[in-house]
Amino acid sequence: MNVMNASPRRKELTRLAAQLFVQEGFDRTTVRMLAQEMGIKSGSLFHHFKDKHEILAAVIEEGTQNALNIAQQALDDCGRDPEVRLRTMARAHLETLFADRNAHVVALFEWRRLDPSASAHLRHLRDAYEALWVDVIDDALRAGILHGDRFLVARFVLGALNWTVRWYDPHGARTPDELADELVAMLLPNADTTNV
Amino acid sequence: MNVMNASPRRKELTRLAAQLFVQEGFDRTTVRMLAQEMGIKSGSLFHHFKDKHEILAAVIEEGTQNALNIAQQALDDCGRDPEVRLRTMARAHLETLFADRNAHVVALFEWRRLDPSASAHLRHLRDAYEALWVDVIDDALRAGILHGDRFLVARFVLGALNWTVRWYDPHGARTPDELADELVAMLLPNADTTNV
DNA sequence: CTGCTAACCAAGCAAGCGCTAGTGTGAACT
DNA sequence: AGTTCACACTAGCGCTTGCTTGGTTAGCAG
Repeated sequence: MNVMNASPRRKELTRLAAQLFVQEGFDRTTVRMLAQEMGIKSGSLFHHFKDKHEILAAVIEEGTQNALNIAQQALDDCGRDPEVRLRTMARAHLETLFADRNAHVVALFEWRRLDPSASAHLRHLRDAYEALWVDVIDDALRAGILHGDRFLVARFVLGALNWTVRWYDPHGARTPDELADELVAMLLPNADTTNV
Repeated sequence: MNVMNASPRRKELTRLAAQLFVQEGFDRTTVRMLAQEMGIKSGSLFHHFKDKHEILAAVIEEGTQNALNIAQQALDDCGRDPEVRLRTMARAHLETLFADRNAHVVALFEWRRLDPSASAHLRHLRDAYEALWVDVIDDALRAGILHGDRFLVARFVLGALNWTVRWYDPHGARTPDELADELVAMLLPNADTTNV
C-alpha cells in the first residue's frame, strides 16, 4: 500500500505535520493543533488524510524516500573506491538527516505508532536504504579498511549517525560533511584524515 | 529535587511501570493500565506518586542511577590499561542496557516527556555518566589507540551502543559482552580481536 | 480499647480526544 | 447556464483522559 503525497497541498501539510510531531510527539499532537498550524479547522483535515495515522505515515514516507534517492544518486556519482564510497554514504546520510530533519526524527522516534499496513510498506523502503549501506560496507570489508561482521558494522555505524540528531547542532562549528568525515576517520585510522 | 524510590512497594511499581512504558510508550499508557498491571485501582496510584509524570521520572532515575553505579564499579576494578578500560566501559554499558532494559529504553525514548524540574535533576545524573565515558576515551586518545575529538568520539560510541536496543536480541547468537568486544575491535584495528 | 497511618477503593468530574455528518462556496469544465 | 468537484466550515457525538474526593480497611503502638 503506497501512501502517496500526490497533491502539492498535501505535501505542504505533511511538512507542517512533521514539524509539530517533532515538537510535541505524535501522541501529544492533536488534530486541532495540526489544523491550526495548517490554517484550517480540524474537520477539514480529514478531507486530505483519512485519519491521524495516515499523516504520520505520509511524513515518514516522504523522509525515507528522500534519503533513498539522495544516497542512490550520491553513490552513482562517486566512483568505485571503497573508502570514497564509505565517506560519500556517511555524508549523504547526514545531509538528508539535517535537510529533512523533522521527517527523519519522526521516522526514528515515532515508528511504533504506525498502523501495521503502513508499517509494512515503509519497512521495505527502510530496508532498501539499509541495503545500500551493507553494500558499501561489504566493499570496505573486502578492501580490508574495515573489520568485523557486515551487519554489525552497518548497525553500529548507522547507530552512531542516527544518534547525532540528539546532540548535533547543524548551525554549530562543524558542517554535516565534516562530521561525517570525522566518523569515517575514527573507523579508518590508516588514512591520515585526523585533521579538523 | 530528588525523586527517590524509598519504599520497596514503590520500587516494584516503578519496575512494572517501566515495562508498560516500553510496550506502549508513555503517552499511550493510561493510569488505568498502570493500576491494573499493579493490581490496584487507578485512584490508589496517586497515593504512591503525585502524578503520572512522577512515575516516569522514577523509572528513569532508577535506570540511570544503576548504570552509573555499575560503570563506576567496573572501572574501579579493571586497572589502568586504556584498551582494557575502553572494553570494560563498553561491556558495562551493554550489561546495564539489557539488565535494566525497560528503564533504559524509557530513558532514551521518553526523555522529553519529563517535566522541567525532574528533567534538570536527571540530566545531572546522565552527565555524570557521560563524564565517565569522556574520561575513558581521553585515556584512549592519549595512548594513541583512538583518533579524533574527545566529545565527538564519545558521542559516536554512545550512539552506536544505545542504538543496539533497536535491533539487538540479548537471547540471540551473541552475548552483550561479545557485542561490546566487536565494537571495540572495530575501533581498534591494531589489536587482533577479530574473533567471535 | 484508642489513635494513627499506610494502603486501598468506588464514583465521578471536567477537559480533551479523534472523528463524523451535513452544509456551503468558488473555480473549472461541459 | 448547469454540473461537478476540491476544499473548507459548523456543530457535536461518544469516548477516554488524568486526577480528585470522601470513605473504608488492616496493622500496629500506647
